[in-house]
This record gives sequence, C-alpha cells and structure tokens, in this order.
Amino acid sequence: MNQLLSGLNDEQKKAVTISRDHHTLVLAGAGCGKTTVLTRRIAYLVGDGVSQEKILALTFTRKAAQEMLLRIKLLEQIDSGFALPVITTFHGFALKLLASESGGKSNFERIGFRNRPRLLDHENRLEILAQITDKRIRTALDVDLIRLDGLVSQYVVFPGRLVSLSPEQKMILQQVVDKYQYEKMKKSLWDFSDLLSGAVKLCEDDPGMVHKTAGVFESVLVDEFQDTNPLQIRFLNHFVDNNCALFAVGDDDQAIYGFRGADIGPTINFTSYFKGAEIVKLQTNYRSKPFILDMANRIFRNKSDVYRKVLVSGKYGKNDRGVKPRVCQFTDQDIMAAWIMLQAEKIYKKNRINIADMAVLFRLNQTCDWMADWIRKKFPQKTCPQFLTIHKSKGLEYPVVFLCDLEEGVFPNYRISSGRNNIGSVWDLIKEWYNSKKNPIECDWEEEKRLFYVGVTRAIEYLYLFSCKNKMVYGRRRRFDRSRFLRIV
DNA sequence: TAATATTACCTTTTT
DNA sequence: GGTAATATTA
Repeated sequence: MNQLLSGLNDEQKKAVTISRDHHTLVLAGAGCGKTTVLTRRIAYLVGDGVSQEKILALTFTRKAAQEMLLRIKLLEQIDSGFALPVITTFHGFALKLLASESGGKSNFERIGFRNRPRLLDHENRLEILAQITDKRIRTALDVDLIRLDGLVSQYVVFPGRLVSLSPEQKMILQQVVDKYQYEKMKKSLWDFSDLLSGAVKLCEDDPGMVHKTAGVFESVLVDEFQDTNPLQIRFLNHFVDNNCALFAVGDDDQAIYGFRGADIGPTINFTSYFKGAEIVKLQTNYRSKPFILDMANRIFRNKSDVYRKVLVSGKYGKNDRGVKPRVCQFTDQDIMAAWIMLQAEKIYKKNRINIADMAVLFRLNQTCDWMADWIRKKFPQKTCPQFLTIHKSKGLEYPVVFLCDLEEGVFPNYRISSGRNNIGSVWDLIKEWYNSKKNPIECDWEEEKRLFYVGVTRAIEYLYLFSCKNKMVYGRRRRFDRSRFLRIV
C-alpha cells in the first residue's frame, strides 16, 4: 500500500483510495497527474480485493488506452500473470460486445444485420450522404456535404444539441438520418457511432445477455470524462449501478469537443447524474512554472467555487517562478514567423532547449499549414519547432509554446450564421451586424475560452501570445484586432 | 455525355 | 487562395 501511494500528494492519495461505495468524479487540472491517479486507482482496487476482470477502464483514444495498460503493467503487483483489467476505448468495448456471440447467435444479428458489417471511414460516409441528399436538401439545412456529415453525427450522438435548427430543419434532418441508417443497414455497413448506438441497443433490449457476454463489473473507470457524449453516458449507465461505482477523471476546463457531440452536462452536474457521488479536485500542477499557472488561473477566475480550480505548482518554488508570458502583436504573419525562428534560436542558445521540442500552436488548420509551409520554404535545412492546432496539442506539454491566431474573430472563432464566414475586425463585424440583423455573430464563447486555457497550459517554461494586424484568412487579407483573450494576461 | 466554366464554400477531430 | 460541387456548353 505504501508503495502504491508513494510519490503522490494528498489530493491524489484521496482520489486513489476513495471508497468504492459511491461514484467519484476526479476533476483534474491540466498537468496534475490524472493518468497516474487512474492507473494507481486500478492497482488500489486490485489490492482491495477486486478481481482484475471485474475492472473496466474506458478511454477515448487507443493511444490513451495503450499508455494506461503499459503503466498498469509497470505496477508490479498487477503484473502477476492473472487476467488484466479490461482497458480499451469506448468504441473498442462496444465493438467487442457487438462482435461476440451468445446462445449461438451473434450480437450484430440481434440488432438487425445479417452479416458482420464493414466499418465505414469518413470518405465512405460522404459518398453515402452525397447519394441520399441533393442540393435542395442541403440548402434547406444550410450546409455543404462536409457540414452535413457533422450534423448527422451530432444528431445521432446528441440530438438535443441541435437547438439552432428550426422544427422544419429538424424534420428534414431526421429524414436524412433515416435514409442514411437504412442505406447502411441495407449494405451491411456501420460507422463509428453505430458501434455505440448498437451496443446501447443491445443493452436496452437484453441487459441480461449483455452482462453474461461482457461481464459484470465492480468498478468502471473513465478517462477524459468531460468528452463523453450522451450516447456514451447511456452506455455507461448499463454497467454502473449500486454494485459498481463509476470513477470518472476529467476536467471541465478542458472540454473542447462540443462540435463532435461531447456534452459537459454530466461533468458539471455529476452528482445529479450519478447519485451520491463525491467530487475530488486535483490542483497541484507538475508541469508549468508559476507565472504560467498564474495566467491559466486568471482565465477561470470568475467561476463559482464548486468547480473553480486554482493550480498551484508542486514542482517550482517562490524563487523559481519562471518567465512571464509575453504578448506581441505583429504587422503580419511573415514577420511573426521570422520572429519565432529568431526567438527559438535565442532560447536554444541560452537554455539548451531543443528547437524541435518547441511548439507553435494555432486555432486554425489553415494558419498552421501556412506557417509549416513558410518554414519548408525558408528554413529547409534547419531544425524547426512543431506546428499543430491546439486541439491536437491537448494532453501534450512543451518547454516553449508560441500561441498564435490570437485575433478577435479567429480566436475566439466567429461564424456568421448566414453561412458565409466573414470574419474581420470587430468593428467591421458589428457594422455588418447592424446592416443586416440576420447575421448575428455566432461563437461558442465558453468553448473558445477553454481552448485558450488548453493552449496556455501546454507551456512549461516559456509562453508567447501572438496576434497579427493583418493576415490571410480564407484566401483574403484582412485587418484584425487583438483577441479579447489577451486582456486576461 | 464529357469537358469546361462558374460558383460556393471554408473551425476544431477521434473512434 | 484553393477546392469541390454545380452549371453550362459542345
């Protein structure tokens, strides 16, 4: 037991050893060691007498599942030749359930397929959607093919989210979805959310059979709980009950996947979704220098106490607060790119931090690609930093972070509801808004703020916050104001 | 029907 | 600015 808790701080110990008589939500701030808590919790459960095959741990990505499995195996008391806990992705677990058989009948037959379906990729989905819809339908829904795909996925996973659609549009979408489902069934195809909805259907139709096939669990652990969609919550509810406590780890401040159907509702209202639950916060950060944490803390300073986390460094003391985040505005992206290169070299010379370990983060793929191209052209033989979107950077950390795209309209990202993305300076936008009341600014302010938080908390030592007065977005050169997020600095 | 001109788009991503 | 869907022409 001592070994199991060694190196953990008090809040981590509390989380790892919390009673399994009730559900638990661990609200883990960025860089506070949530994977450690998850893996030690599994080890703790085993030590507490729960047999390993009665433990189910679910993640979103295969990478996360593999990482957890690896770390579990490293904990000696677990690697004893017995069955390992079930550690897999939500989709992987659902697929396992659908692919297995019981009573001489395979489970995919139970939900209406004759042969085991083939899994559709993104392109296949678009092909089917192109076949079953025409221009008229897409115009009525105010989308192109790619956005229709997004709409259909959201509808399947979280119909309640689509509040911006009119009743007529919802009817049209329902018809499209019906056709789409029919088409897949006919050709024996399924897509990723069919794995989830199929598994949920099995659970609802024949819970007894499901538990015989998948097993009865005594503990279910979920990683990145804030990213779950309502379908996944429904699925979970078939395994979690009075005899099986849920141990969820997540961070409501890092919920950035609303656009693909994730719902922070169950995280924010955890105790009403899971009765009798207890909430534990992890606020000791082992990643960033205090000056960076100060900034991260300012982003959510107005949240109510219950959910507000104040990150405190568990690694650096008062005399090692690091370098204050630096804000710069450039005339354009060329100058910014050149400046980044110079600054990266300066830091390398001073601190021996490899340039290849530094990151340049963007809100948009476009601007990220633009920057990567600039390097390819101007610095073909030099080492260069990594370029990625903030979404892709989640969960990662870098000694040096250059956070770009901080212009109002780009980040926070605006959409004009006429469908035309007409971002520009705030002044231009407001003028346009007054000229045609039909075009209000559409922006998920809270999600953009969380995305900003994710960007800031990637940095270990150096953080730069960049905006440009002019830049090319959507093929046009536009004038931009500084992002409102820079006022938080 | 196939080649060619024109128009209408354009956030983030994993399984 | 680049691309993909749609409209037009031979």
